[in-house]
Amino acid sequence: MATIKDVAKLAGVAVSTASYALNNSKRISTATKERVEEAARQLNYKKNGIASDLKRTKTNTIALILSDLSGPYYSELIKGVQDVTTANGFDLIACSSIGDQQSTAVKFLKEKRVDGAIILAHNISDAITIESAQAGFPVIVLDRDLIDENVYHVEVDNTEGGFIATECLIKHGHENIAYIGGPSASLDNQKRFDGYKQALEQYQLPSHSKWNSIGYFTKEGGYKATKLLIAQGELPDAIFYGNDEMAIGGLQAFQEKNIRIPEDISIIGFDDIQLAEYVHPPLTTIKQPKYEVGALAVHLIFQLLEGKNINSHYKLSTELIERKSVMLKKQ
Amino acid sequence: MATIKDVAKLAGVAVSTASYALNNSKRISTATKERVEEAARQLNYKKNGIASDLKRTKTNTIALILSDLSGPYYSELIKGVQDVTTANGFDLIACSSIGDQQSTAVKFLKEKRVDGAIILAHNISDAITIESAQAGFPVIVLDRDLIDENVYHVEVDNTEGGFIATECLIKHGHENIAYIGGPSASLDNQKRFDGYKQALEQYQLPSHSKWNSIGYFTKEGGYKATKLLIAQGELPDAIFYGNDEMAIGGLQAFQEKNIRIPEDISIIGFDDIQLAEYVHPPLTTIKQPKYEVGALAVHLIFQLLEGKNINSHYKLSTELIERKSVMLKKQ
DNA sequence: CTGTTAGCGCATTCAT
DNA sequence: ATGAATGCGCTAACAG
Repeated sequence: MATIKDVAKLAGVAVSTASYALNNSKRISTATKERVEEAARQLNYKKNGIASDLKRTKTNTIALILSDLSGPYYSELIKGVQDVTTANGFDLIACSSIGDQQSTAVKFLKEKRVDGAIILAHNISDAITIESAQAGFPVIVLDRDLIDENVYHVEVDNTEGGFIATECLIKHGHENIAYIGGPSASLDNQKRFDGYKQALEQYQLPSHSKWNSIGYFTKEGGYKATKLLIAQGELPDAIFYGNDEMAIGGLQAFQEKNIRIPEDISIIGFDDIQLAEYVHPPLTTIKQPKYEVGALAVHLIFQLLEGKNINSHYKLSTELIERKSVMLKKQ
Repeated sequence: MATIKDVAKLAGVAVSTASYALNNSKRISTATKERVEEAARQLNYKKNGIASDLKRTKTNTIALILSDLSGPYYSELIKGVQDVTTANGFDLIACSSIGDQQSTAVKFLKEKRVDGAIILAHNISDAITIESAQAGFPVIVLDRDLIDENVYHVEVDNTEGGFIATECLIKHGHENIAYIGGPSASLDNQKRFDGYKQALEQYQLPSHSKWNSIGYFTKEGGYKATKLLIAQGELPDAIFYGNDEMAIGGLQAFQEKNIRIPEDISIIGFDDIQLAEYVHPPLTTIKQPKYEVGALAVHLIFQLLEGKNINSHYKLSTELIERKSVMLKKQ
């Protein structure tokens, strides 16, 4: 493979001249520039970006670290990240944290292969995150609270979301409201549950632990938890599911028992995933400003790269999306 | 940021010794090895992966080039790619081709920042693909026919899929079968259409151009094309949609006119996207072996990297997924 | 406008 | 077992 040296030789100029010519420096005459370009073409010269990066000690790319490239994709979030990154003339690569310590993600985090990183991957440990973040290598986390000098945090207000969801149910006349949540270890889940409890308290409604269950943030998780609830005999007026996937699993469980949503019981989800609009009935849910989260995260990276001082913590609001899975309680 | 030099100095050894120690070479005594590691820890030393790659002229990572990171994700395909890549001890990064010539994808393709690439991005031109592919830099394309010495091609048999889809409709007694397809420029679309025509011909059914329309491979595209078809007055017995998204758009158009699927008209899609199972009625469709496509693509890259000779073209089969959108024609 | 030169940070060959 | 020296391919400061 041809290097810039070969190009320079063929064009009959010095390496530096070739470099300048190829990088469109205007200190080079049009004539030699063309000669160099012709030589490059003849040799099918491609610059080695790695060497270039090494020399400039700057990669012009930022990494988005996902727990699994094959998603469930936070496609809106990625769009936000992508838009702002390219608007700033930077490149974006996505890498997976599958494999934990051995993962591509860790390699990119630790080895200065990018200029900054956004982490949305629960399996990247706090220790690695802190270890990697340094002045000059900004790291934004989207999925955890993490206090460290060089780690910044953008989050959605899950507590508020949980509150709004529960309040929506309450305002539709429901009093016995269950919460079917995700893993207790999940911070998101804890906060949504907090919001739920706050709403019950504020509206002076009772909180029965028999109506609080936990499971996995998946369709199956929601399905099983709902089955269990049904088996209990007594049904609540309404259910707030920890996320949409669980709610969709719940939908299926109810359908199997011929319990109608929302006529017999109202349900609300959380996330506003694409599917939510398509299930029957269309799912009322809480929408997270995912695009904004992504866009803000990258924006912060650039602020940091420019040496600006910024806050270490940002919290964005949620929004109620009313569809058809919640209705007024019949008297 | 500390470099290996700093580590060596602090440990009181030569740079080379530090390098060996850090890379677990067994030529280093346990004592000095520990001393070096301790120094590295103290300085929070992280190796510069870029320098390392440059020195070794090898990156150990391959790139998956997608037209848009924010999907619609070929999640099964990515899973195949990811599994095989990590099984071989390589890293995988995904990058987007948004921005065409200026995109991250082109940068990674051309600048030897990875050891091989898989392209699934219609907006990467053939010219760039050919220009980038070289002996020693394997490129696999998944979305086009492209004949070049160093470009390899794995594809799904779209013609067969189109045939199977149409045949399924025919076997359910339908005779007037429409094809609502994607852009005529799309190779996938052309081949599915070919399969459709072959099936009609083989079963000696008439092909009316009034029942062949083209649109975009999107929900809106399917919606509009279906509206048009309905507006025409006369309805076919069944419709083969160029992809699932279009079929789902069509579903909506029919619903608005109170035309029942499959009682009044049968429809079949192509792709078996996640949504297909959830719409009403669940969509009968053609499933592509996406995981296998991804896995095979990476496998080929490693074969090539090892200097093996392989075929330049691979074609995988499709499969009919019967759900509820096709039923026997009433007499 | 063009050439000479010195690294970027690391892995590795060759001595010792 | 360890160290000195070289160069991967490129950019940029400096000199001319």
